[in-house]
Formats: sequence, structure tokens, C-alpha cells
Amino acid sequence: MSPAAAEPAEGSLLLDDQLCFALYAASRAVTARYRPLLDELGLTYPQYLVMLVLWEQDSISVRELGAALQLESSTLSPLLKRLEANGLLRRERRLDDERSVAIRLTDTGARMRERAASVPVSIGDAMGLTPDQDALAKQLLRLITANVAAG
Amino acid sequence: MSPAAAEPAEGSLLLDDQLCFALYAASRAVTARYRPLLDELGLTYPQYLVMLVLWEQDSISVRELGAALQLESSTLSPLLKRLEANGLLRRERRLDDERSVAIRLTDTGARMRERAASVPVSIGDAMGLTPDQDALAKQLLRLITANVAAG
DNA sequence: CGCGATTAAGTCGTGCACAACTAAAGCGTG
DNA sequence: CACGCTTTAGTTGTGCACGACTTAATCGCG
Repeated sequence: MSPAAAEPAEGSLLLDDQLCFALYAASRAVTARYRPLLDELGLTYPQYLVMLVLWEQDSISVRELGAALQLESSTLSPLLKRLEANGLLRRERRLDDERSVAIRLTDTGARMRERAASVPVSIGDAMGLTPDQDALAKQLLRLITANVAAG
Repeated sequence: MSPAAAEPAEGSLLLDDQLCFALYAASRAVTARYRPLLDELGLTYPQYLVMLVLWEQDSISVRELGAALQLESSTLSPLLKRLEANGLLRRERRLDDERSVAIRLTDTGARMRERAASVPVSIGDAMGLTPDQDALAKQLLRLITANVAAG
């Protein structure tokens, strides 16, 4: 991994010079790799991310979920309805603030956690990075996300 | 950037431990950053990627475009129709192989290249990576993409 | 208390992204 | 030449993703 083998001038319009395309392609490739694993759970990738948050902290509002995943309510509301229809969670208005909706796992949703435990392992194997590369990639991606969100 | 500050056990189900989520979030954040710039050109982000390919090599088949962008014809066909409707390209059956459709830029499409030249610069600035970080990120993302596509 | 501003969730419309499938063209081997 | 296989685009259906908007509840300030 020697950097800057033949990096061209900044502002190139060549597709393969663009970090943004590498990012876009990698994200879709990883999601595609998840698909067969998540199919067995009956989840899509964004639904899986929602479940990850709920396994971490149950009874959370749509707003908090959106903050964790950086998604709008207009994306989450229909997604949560589908998860509810599939019996994985319930949505109930908060009594103390009826604008807010609490998302709670059902027993089925909570139990899915065990079946999902092997998923990150499989994906980690498939990505095939060393622990250092994995940590470095995460750091760079978070740096990009933070910088791009800031300006 | 010291790696492995407090990396947990492999196979964690914590959202913030997952490289896949960092990838997904970064990709959406970068696309969001493109949006106002591309709005001025009347393009979406995937449409912009198609234009990048065409500025590089005009008169290309849908299949070749799909190979370059790793997208299915079921994604590209409607997208190309919209670009055609907007006057940026034309689609014509190849005479020597009528299964194939050649995508050619119109003058309007070709001329957009100059207006687009500033876009990668703006995005590069917004990402705020050093040249070494940029090159390293690209390498890691390509490694992930290749590994994940392989297995 | 009253009322304008804010906040939370949701709806609607557009455009990807992909699986499954279709239609049509070209190819290859007996 | 014939017929089955492959290749190329395109269609259809589902599910994100997001901007613009709506509705309802809450807040805050006079």
C-alpha cells in the first residue's frame, strides 16, 4: 500500500480518480454482500441498522433513531412501519409528550439479536482487512463524514 | 490518527463499531454535499457519475457504462432516459449489433463538462483530507470493494 | 392565559438500486 | 439451415433517501 502511485491533478474529472466514487461503489458492494445474510433474517440493510440501534438501546424515539443513523423521519417512518408489520417492534405515542413515538422491540425482535450475531463476523471476514486497516478506514470515513457535514 | 484506540471484540453488534455503517454514513454525507452543486447543473449524483464516464469516453454502450459504474441496466435505463429527456445525451441502437445501445453526448451534454470542472475541487476541499489521506482512503475502499465482490 | 414559534412524526413525489423477469438479437453446433 | 443458448436492454415491483410539506403537540414570552 504505497500511497500516491500516480495521483493526477486535483479536480480531475476522471471517474477512477474520485474518492467519492470509490466510496459510493464500496458502500453498495458491502450492502450487496450483506443481502443474502440479511435475507435469512427477513431484513434489508437499513432495517438491520435500525435493529442494531434498538438492540443497543430499546425504547427510543424516531428522532433519536434518526440522529443515530443520520436519517430523516420521512425515511424512517415507512421503514419502521414495515418492521412493525413484520412483528419486530411496536410504535407507541409517549404519554408525557404525545409528539414523540417510542419504538420498542417485541420479543421476536429482541430474540433476533442472537441470530444476527454472526452477521458482522461474516462481513468482517469478507472485507478482509487487518485490524489496523479496519481501524484506519473507520477513522478516515468518520473524518470525511465530519468534514463534509461541517462546512 | 493513532489506530485501535479501544477497538472491541470482533463481531460486536454496536452500531459505532461497524465499518459498514461508517461507510454507509460517509457515502450519504458526501452525496448530500454534492447535491447543491449538482442542482445547479440539473443533475443527480448518479447522473453526474454517468456524465463523468461519458466525458471520458463518448459513444459507449449501456453494458459498458454499467461495468464502469457497477450498476445494472435496470438502474441505468430509466436514468439514461431522464438524461436524454433533459437533452444531455442520445440513445441509438448500434447498427452492427442491434441488441446494443450507444450513448452519445449532445453538444449540451459535452458543454456541461466545463461547468462541472469546479465540482470535484469543491468536494475535495470539503472532504478536507491531505493528499496522503485521500490516496490511502481510495486504496482501502478499493480493497474493500474488491474483497467483498470476490468471496 | 393566549398565541406565535418550535418540534416531532408522518405524507407525498421523485429518483435511485436491485431482483426477477421479458423481448429481441446474435451465436454456435449439429 | 435450425434450434437452443447467451447477451443486451428494458420493464416491473419493492424499498430506501430526501426535499417540501402537513398535522398535531408543546414551548415560551408577553
